[in-house]
Amino acid sequence: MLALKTPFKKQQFEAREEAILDAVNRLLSEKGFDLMTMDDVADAVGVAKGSLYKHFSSKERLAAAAMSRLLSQTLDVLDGFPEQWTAGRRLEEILRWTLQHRLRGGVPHLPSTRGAFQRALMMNIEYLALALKVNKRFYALAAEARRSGEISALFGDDVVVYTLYARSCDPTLEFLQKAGALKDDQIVEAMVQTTFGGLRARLDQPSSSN
Amino acid sequence: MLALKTPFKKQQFEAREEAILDAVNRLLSEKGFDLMTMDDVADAVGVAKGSLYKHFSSKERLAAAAMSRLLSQTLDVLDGFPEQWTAGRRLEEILRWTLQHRLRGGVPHLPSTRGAFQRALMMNIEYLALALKVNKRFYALAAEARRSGEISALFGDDVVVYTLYARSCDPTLEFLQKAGALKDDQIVEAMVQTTFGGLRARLDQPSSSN
DNA sequence: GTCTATACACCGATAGAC
DNA sequence: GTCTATCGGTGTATAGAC
Repeated sequence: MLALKTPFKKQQFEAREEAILDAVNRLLSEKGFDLMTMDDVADAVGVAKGSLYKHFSSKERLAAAAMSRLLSQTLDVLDGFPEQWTAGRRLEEILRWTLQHRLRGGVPHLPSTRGAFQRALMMNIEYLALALKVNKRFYALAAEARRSGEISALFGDDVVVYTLYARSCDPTLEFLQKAGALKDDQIVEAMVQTTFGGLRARLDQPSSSN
Repeated sequence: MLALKTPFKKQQFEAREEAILDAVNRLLSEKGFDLMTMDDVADAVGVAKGSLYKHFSSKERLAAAAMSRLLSQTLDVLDGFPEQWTAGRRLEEILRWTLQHRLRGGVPHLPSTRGAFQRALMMNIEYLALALKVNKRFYALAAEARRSGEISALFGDDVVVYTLYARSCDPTLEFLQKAGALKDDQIVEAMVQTTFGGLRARLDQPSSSN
C-alpha cells in the first residue's frame, strides 16, 4: 500500500499550520485584525511572507481559521460540562473559561461590528457553521436559565446572549490587568459577578429620587 | 477699532471646524480610528483632503479634537445634574446619557487598548487634561456610591470605573440595535439595568452545585 | 514548499497653482 | 484657504528562482 508514503511531510505541514494559528491568535488579541500584518505573522512564526499564502489563500481566511479553531474549542468546553450543572451555571462557566483563556493571550478580539473582516467571516462556510452552532447553544441555555429563574425574566434572550458575547471581549479585562491591583483570578471573578449579578437583577432600587 | 474686521471669515472657519468634528465623530463610531481615512472625512464634509490639514495638522490631532469635545460634553452633563441626586444615580445617568448619545451616532469608540492612536492621545495635552478630570470625577462618584451602599462593597473602585468605561463602548448596543427587537429606549434601559444590577449585586446565588 | 523580489493599491501628508 | 497633483511609505498578494 501507499498509505504511509508521505506522513512525515504532511505531519510537518500540519504542525506548521498549528504554529501559524497560534501566532495569529496572539497577534489578533494584541493588535486586532486591521493592525495585524502578514509580515507580523511571518516574523512571529519564522517563515517568509510568501509561504503563508501556501497555507492560507488570504489574510481573511487566515484569521477566519483562527476564529474557527476558537469556536471549536468553545463547543468542546460546552460538551465537557458535568451533566448536573444548570443552564445558568453553564453560561457562567463558559464566560469564566473565555476570560481565563483571554488572560493567557489566546482569544482574538473583534475590533468593530462592521468592517470588511466581519463581512468576510460571513462568507466563510466553516466559520459560519460553527458560529451558528455556538449561537444556538447559547440561546438554548439562555432560554432555559430564564425559565428556571436563574436569570431575570425582564430581559429577552437577545439581551442575555449579546451580553455574553460582549463580555467575552470586554476591555475591562485589559484595564484591570494593566491597573495591576487584582490578581488574574480576582479579575475574572469580578467580571463574572458583575455580569451575572446584572442578569439576575430584579428592577428594585430604581434610584428612587428624581 | 479693528475688532470687527474679520468676524465673518472667522465665524465661517469655526463653523467648518464643527462640521468636520461632527463628521469625524460619526466616522469614528462607524469605522474606528484605523479604518477611518482622511479621504472619508474630506468626502463627508465636502472639502478637499488637503484643506483638512489647514485645520488639523494630523489625523491623530483631528481624532483627538473629536474625543476632547466629547469629554467636554461629558463634564457639562455631569455639572448639570440636580444637586439632590446621589452618587449612584449620577453614575447611572451618565451611562444612560452616553448610550443615548451613541444611538444618535455621536460617540467615537476606541478599538483597542493598545495601538498607535492610544499613545498619540496621551501626547495630546488638551485631551489628557480632560480625561484626567473626567476620571477623577468618576472615581469620586464610585467611592461615594460604595460608601453609601448603592454599589456593592465587594468591588474596588477600579472595577466600578472601568466597567463604566467599558459599557460606554459596549458592542451590545449595536447588536441589539441590529437585532431590531427592542426600541432605542428599551436597549438603553436593558444595558443600564444589567450594568448597575451587577454592580449592586451581593455574592448570593453562587450557583451552589459543583 | 520556501525563499527573494516585485506588482499594485491605498493612505497620510505635502507642494504649488489660484 | 481651497483646490489638484504627487511624494513617500506601507501592506496584500503574486511571480519566479531554487
